[in-house]
Amino acid sequence: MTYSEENYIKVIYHLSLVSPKGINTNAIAGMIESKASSVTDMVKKLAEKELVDYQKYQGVTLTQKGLHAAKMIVRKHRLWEVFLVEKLDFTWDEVHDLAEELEHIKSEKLINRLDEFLGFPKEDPHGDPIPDRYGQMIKVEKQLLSEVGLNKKVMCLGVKDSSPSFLQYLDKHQISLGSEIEIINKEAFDMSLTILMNGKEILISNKIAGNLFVKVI
Amino acid sequence: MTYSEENYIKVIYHLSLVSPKGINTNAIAGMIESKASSVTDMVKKLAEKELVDYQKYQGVTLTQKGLHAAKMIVRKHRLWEVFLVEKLDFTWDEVHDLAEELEHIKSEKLINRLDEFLGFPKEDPHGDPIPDRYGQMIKVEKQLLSEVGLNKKVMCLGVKDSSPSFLQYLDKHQISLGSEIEIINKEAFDMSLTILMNGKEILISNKIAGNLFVKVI
DNA sequence: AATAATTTTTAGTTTTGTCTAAATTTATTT
DNA sequence: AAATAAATTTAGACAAAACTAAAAATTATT
Repeated sequence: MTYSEENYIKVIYHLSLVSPKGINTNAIAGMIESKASSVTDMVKKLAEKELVDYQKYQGVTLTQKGLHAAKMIVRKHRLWEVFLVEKLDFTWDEVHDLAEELEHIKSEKLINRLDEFLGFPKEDPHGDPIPDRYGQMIKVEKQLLSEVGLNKKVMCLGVKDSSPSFLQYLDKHQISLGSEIEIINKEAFDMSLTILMNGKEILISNKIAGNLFVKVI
Repeated sequence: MTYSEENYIKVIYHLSLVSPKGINTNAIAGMIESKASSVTDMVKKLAEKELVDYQKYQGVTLTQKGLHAAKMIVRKHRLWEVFLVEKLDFTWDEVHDLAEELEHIKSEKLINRLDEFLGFPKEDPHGDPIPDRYGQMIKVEKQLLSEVGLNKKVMCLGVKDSSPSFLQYLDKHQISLGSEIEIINKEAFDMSLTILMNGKEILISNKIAGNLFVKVI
């Protein structure tokens, strides 16, 4: 698989998680930052390699082979992210672009050794699950903070939007994976929340709460 | 710089160390495993980017800019090799091809953090010097074991040929960087050596001795 | 010094992945 | 159901990096 093919497979995989139907050309083009015509070309090639099923005008779905390939790329991406954060002291907003490059390094042995070196982590720094060498991963029942009821205690599990500005916002307010939060007020007007964290009350907007995955504890 | 441009710059650098004159097209083609015509094309592009000086039919030399770029690639290559051997338990004959890929990851910050994480190593697993972030490296006065006189005690510093088969030979005979060796006989007929290492006598051929860098201690 | 051999360059193709613009199919609206 | 809008595909072109084959320049040999 070429660098470019890997990127397409990965994008199709991520889109599949959100909508399990055939993934349409424009959605892929949007994610890859290319044009629909380029996507059509590439999708044909991937179909010939039996990585995707493709019917003209009907979008694509990953084959078993394509799904496994995608998971292995995601595995590499997330393990490298753990390495960068845990061993090289990068912050969680810095690692995505670097991992985009590192995920294309071709060596199963390397990635399995890295996995072992990191102690077989189950999640990356953003709280997303890391597939094991067979593609299996742990699925945590998580919900968005904005959907949790009043007076519930929750633990922070991950982020939905992992843009640097959002991650930096979280860092500034000392919200990280594992943080325990209690919802003590919901403002009906704008759905902003007052939360209690480490004994301190913080006001957060509905937009923030809608990007933070938590589980009730 | 593209992946391919980086490979050319690196090869020109390595050839420059052996012959400090203009590097000829065929020599580059041999190292890159491409054809002379391809080299001419690429060399023109590198000259436009002012990474090399190039006169038709006269070969190329690196500019200051090109030299620095080359050293940064070598720096990355060798630091990744140290990482693979020290942290991920690869053997020294396995790491070259992986490092060939990793050396193209584009991030100064990453490589400087890796350098720090590894404790600012001065040499890679084959005994070759690692340039620092400014391109400076330590030059050790080393000679080939085949050139050392009788009854001298030497320390193993590195290898000339780092092909897997040679490195595996060394592993099998437990010769590694830092090994102390005494030359106790030289056979005039075939120039084979009898050496003393860890109290044991081993017979090694002239070819092996001609690939092993040592310093007299 | 002329010829032969070698090296290097040029010219023209190929492959991969992209693009624009036009054509076609599917979806939506009136 | 016809017309319009949107999405998708096709056709043709381009840039990067490689190739083959032929031409040109350099080096070696007689």
